Amino acid sequence: MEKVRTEFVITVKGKITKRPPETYNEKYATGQVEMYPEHLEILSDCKVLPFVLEDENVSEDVRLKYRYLDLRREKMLHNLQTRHNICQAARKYLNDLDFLEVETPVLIKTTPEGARDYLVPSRVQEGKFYALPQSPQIYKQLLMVGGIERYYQIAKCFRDEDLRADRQPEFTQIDMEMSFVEQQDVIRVVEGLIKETFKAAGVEVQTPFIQMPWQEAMDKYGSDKPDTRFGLELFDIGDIILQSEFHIVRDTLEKGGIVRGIRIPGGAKYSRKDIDDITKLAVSYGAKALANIIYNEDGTAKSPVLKFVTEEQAKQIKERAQAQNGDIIFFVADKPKAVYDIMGRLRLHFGKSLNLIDENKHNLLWVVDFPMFEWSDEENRFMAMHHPFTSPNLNDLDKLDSGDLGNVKSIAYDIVYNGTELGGGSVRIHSSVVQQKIFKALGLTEEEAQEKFGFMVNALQYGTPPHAGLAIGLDRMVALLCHTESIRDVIAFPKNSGAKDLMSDAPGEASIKQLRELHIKSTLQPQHQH
RNA sequence: GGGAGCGUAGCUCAGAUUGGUUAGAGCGCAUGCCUGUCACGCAUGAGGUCGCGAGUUCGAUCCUCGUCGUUCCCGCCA
Repeated sequence: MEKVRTEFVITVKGKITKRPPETYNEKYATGQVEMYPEHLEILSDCKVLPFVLEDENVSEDVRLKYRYLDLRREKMLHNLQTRHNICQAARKYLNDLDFLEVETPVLIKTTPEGARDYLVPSRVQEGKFYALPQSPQIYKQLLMVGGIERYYQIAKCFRDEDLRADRQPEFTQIDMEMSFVEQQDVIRVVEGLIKETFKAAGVEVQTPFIQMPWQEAMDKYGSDKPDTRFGLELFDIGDIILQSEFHIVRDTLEKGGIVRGIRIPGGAKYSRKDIDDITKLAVSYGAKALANIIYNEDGTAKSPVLKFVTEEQAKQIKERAQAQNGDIIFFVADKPKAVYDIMGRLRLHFGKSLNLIDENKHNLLWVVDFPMFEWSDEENRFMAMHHPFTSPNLNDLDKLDSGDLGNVKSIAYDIVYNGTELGGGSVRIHSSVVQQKIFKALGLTEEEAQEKFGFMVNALQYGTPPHAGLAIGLDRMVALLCHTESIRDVIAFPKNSGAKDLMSDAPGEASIKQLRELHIKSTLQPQHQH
């Protein structure tokens, strides 16, 4: 008996008896009984643990190295249990709606567009490579062509990009697709799915959810995943500035820029240093400058900007901002994308730092009417905002033909939960002609499109039902519902931020023999090779 | 690719005003005592390349540079 230590695995036989009432321990379910052991057997002993399991405050690299011990903690078990409950609820809900769970391949062909692919060298096909899927996108659409009608899969996806607390190189999506449906059909089904999965995690939500056009989300919140748990909505003062002598901002506006402001209640009390710090923050978000107007308690306005705007215009701005005496407003003028980004982040900063976020809220909303394309300065071309198989809004087909790509809307929709994108989807292109147009708009020649996506375009020519779908980021959803910042806390064996598995030490070296079989030769300098 | 933080005992951390001779605490661990205790208590004890390398200095856990590890963020993530 005295040999038994922490985390030993034992069997004990004996009589269980009621304890004297004064010795009850209410902390444990078994606190009113005890056993007098008659026979004890040690099935496994246990070395001294590298950390105390009850210690909440162990650094993550230690936890990850001994993940099998970390998983013994109550919280980790709870997280995995919640994940299981959510998956089971999703399966039940979708099964009941006659969705078919189908597995799609993990060794597929590399595709341009999107994230960097994980590559797998082929031994049999010399010099060729598979890619791991970034999502089952193409295959689920081919299932629709194949007449499956309703598909889902809890699918592993792989993207070889840098990691974050909410991004792992391999992650899981609840992926689904339906034939003969439109956007509102998918939205209705997914709202039910969200309701059921949230319920499985103990959160009740009301359907339907608000549907907010992308433009409204950007205008009010500076984000395509607005956190509506707090106000501080942005406002437009472009028309007022245009009447003023504020030439720098007017020039920006006349070149297609925009100006947006945010009102901070009670901000008139900010010191010069406070405002400097906020300005620095805005600059770190990419702002060239951050203007402010203080509305004093006595009703006067104070701002360097007053050199350029009249008293009347300052008053108009105050009205537009719905500012009270004692408030401060900040505003930024730049290209739309920059302004949205800066102001959106600033809004989140204030929401957090001013404690405006009610953590008990569960705000779910749809963002709809996304732009189809997004200009990439880096690639010097338009890129698909969602993905290349997203259907453009049929009213915008003429813009597609005339090359007015910046104004083409797509039939895409994102589901947003408390300022986090939970998932997204779209109505897909079911016409090979439209699909070709999109490839062309994305800068792919007909030959390239044929080489990369030929099988897809071909398939679309054989009687493709209209179809639409969506995928939910399972890890992110579970993490939010488990109230944890990092999706690593809801994945049994995650990678660290360097994409390494600290437990197994993957990725590891490959032997010369393995490389030779795969027809692979490293480009690393010899001293870096194994 | 870039920025920021951290790295001291098995774990979590402290370590001065400007660098000084013997680097501490709690938990854990070991041994003993106690035994209605149950996150027991008491006593004693073991446990340190202060991440690594170089530099500055009479002297570096402390300062400088580099490097490695780790976390967060930006870029990137259709």
